[in-house]
Amino acid sequence: MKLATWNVNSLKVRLPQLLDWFSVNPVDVIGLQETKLTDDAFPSAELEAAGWHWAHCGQKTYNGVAILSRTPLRDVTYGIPGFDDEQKRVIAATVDSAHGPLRYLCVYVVNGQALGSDKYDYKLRFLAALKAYVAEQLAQHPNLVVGGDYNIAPTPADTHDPATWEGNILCSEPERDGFRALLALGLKDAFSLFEQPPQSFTWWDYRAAGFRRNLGLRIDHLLLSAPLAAPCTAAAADLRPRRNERPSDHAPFVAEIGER
DNA sequence: ATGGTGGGTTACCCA
Repeated sequence: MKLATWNVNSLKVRLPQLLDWFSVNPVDVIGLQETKLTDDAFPSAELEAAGWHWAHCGQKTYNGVAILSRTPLRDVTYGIPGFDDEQKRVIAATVDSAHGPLRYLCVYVVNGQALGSDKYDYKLRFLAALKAYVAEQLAQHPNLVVGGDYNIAPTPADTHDPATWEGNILCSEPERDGFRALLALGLKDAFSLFEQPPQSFTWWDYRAAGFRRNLGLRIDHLLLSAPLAAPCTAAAADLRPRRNERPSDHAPFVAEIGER
């Protein structure tokens, strides 16, 4: 079973690339971020024709998250319960898997713009609310994956140039504390389960030929509960879609979970 | 050299 996450930066633009990618990397469940579509504009017909079940928490222009699954989704939850937020950044659903019911919590964490900004304050409040939500979900769902664009590079090694990034947005200690707080609940960063090549990233700025020069950050993550981390056999970004014409600025990240 | 590109929309936007 393959679990994935991908910030598509407009599902309208990226739908053909998404469908193409599924043919070369057949994932079973994927969380999408930045669909930038209202629910009525979601490409349900195209996805259903390709065999996907789906749930979408849409918003015009900004944000928007979705979960696609080869098997039906149930118990869909929109947003973080109890966290009042007009921005559509969280969706969760349960699917059946070889390991039993699997809960996928898809998140598009706030970018935060700059330390000290209102958006940064919102980011830290969002992370605190997410931690409480994940703790509650973990208690209910042994097989939990929290996947998405976290807009956090967890360590200096997750940046192409620590001298540029350390202490700045996406790399500040309060943000990293928020990320580590999720791990402290009992989740494992799938990436960290394996020896990984240096300079492994998931996002590259469109500007300054960032991808060609591998000037990236590792900010997209799949966090796995222990019952999913134990049978996990591989985890890596798939850089192929980042080489497309008109690519997303993010690559998909994929974890393979062994069947039992 | 503190820029640039690329989504979105037509907003001193958001990444």
